[in-house]
Amino acid sequence: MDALSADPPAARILAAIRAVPRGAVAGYGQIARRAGLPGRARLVARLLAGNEDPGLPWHRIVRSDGRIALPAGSAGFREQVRRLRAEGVVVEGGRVRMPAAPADGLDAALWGPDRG
DNA sequence: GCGGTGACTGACA
DNA sequence: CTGTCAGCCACCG
Repeated sequence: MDALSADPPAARILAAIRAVPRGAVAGYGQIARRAGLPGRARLVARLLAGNEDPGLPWHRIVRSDGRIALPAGSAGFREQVRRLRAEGVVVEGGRVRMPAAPADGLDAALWGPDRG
């Protein structure tokens, strides 16, 4: 079968990342789980680190605590913050506002496209 | 085969 | 709140 026809972990992870809606964010571990690869958060990070697809919403992927994974102050960090804010995501102190206190109405909002 | 490293995570002090 | 530790997986010399 074609390499892409099979179910390579990378393909699933990339698909999961692309599944994150605009204005939302997801964690590495969450993406990994969504891809059917629990515990492979580092694999997700590795893929993003080597990704070259401009269409991949890599900026929507943050750490489990909402913090930006990239080194604060780095070009990637700034770019991610910029993109997130452009989508309406509140970023402060290098971290995304936790959905623990979601604005009323915005059903659980962001953080979990898997709300089902 | 082994130790070090990294866009990680959860638990604990 | 911050910091440390162990677990984790893939890659590299």
